[in-house]
Amino acid sequence: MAPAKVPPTTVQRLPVYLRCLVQASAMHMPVVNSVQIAEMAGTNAAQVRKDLSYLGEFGTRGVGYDVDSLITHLSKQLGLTESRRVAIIGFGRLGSALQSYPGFEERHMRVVAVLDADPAKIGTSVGGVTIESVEDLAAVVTRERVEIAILTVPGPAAQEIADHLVAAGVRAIMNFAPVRLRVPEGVEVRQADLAGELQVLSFHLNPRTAAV
Amino acid sequence: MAPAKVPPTTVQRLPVYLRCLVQASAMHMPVVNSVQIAEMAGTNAAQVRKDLSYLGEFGTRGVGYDVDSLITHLSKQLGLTESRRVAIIGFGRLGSALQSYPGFEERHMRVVAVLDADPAKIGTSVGGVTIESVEDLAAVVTRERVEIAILTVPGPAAQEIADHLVAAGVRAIMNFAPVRLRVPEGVEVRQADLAGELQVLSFHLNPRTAAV
DNA sequence: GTATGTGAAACGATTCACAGCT
DNA sequence: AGCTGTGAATCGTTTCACATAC
Repeated sequence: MAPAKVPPTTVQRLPVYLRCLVQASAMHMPVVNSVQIAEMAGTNAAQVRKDLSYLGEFGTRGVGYDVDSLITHLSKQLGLTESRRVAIIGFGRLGSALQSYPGFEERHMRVVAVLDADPAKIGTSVGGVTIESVEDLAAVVTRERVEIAILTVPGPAAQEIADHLVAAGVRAIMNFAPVRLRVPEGVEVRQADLAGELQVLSFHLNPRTAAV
Repeated sequence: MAPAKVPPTTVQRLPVYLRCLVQASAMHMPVVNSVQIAEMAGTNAAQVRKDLSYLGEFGTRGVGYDVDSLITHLSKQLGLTESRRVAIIGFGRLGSALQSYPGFEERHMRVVAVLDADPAKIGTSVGGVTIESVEDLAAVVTRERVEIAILTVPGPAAQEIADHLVAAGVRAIMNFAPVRLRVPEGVEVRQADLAGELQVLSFHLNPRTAAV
């Protein structure tokens, strides 16, 4: 069986595999092997087999993996059998862009609530959702059964809102503010530091003074 | 000396250290030690010392690190002594949000060009930059001396544009399209898969069927 | 014959613990 | 006395290579 612990590096690749398999399914490929998945996902076949083996034995030796059944298994493992309920906190430009980002709904992330601190925005309706006040955060989280929060607020406000989110029972936060959030055990944070990513690229542009 | 190769994991943490040091400088702390940096950055002191030691010997034993001089060294290593010239390809909601994202300019990333395929957008001016046609990509890259490209175009278009970027001499790409880009050796790609990040969070929400 | 699943080997990253410097 | 810089030990990840199953 499979319910052991899955290495973090493997977990990060699972969404990529899922995306590739959905693509394969759309191309009417009934079965794929580890070489094909690796090709699509940008890794190697051994990696794919190891990763999938952490979840169970889903392949057929001599054949490969049944695309649809592997999609089902991966979706189950990722907790995506039904769409996850997401709240966006901070409806500035980034928050607004994310709310209307089609890639979320496609990949089973449903934005069920949008919150902001600006009284001018509160009450207005955007894409079927009414912007509510961050002051009502706890009530909104409960009412909408929010599972994942996306934080797109200014840096200084991020920690306080994170605290409120945790108190309201949210256990998964994606943080776009360039601030390291302190959260208790059991709460998962993904840090999206866009400027930081660009700075990593910048490092690679620098001529490494390597030569002798 | 320092010009050896820096591990990728270390490179990813350098922007975080830089941000923390800038913060420390703003708080008028002349010197910090590895424990304080670790505290701010969300790691441990040994990690900080190892990471910094890959770049050289910047600390003073018994004292710590001089904040301003370490900022200078890190900025140099990251190639941020002057702002990097960035182009945004794809002026949809995400591209537009990124163009006006204040965190970029603050961290030495200057958006010098915006390109799109939509004739209705081309020629309009946004935040001091005129939107140009993707057809003129090579010319724009040359004229504006673009060093880093941010791709916020629909998935199917991403690879083709990446090819053009590489042909035009761009060697660093941040890709928001959920597609693995194929680029030649020497070109660096950072994949920003926002939906994928949320799916990783979703995995952790799932009750791991661990118990016996 | 073919492709998976997996121990074992190789590699890389993190943590430890202390010598060396101020 | 205090904190850095770094070898050595530990831990985790990736790759290899093959027994196993179809």
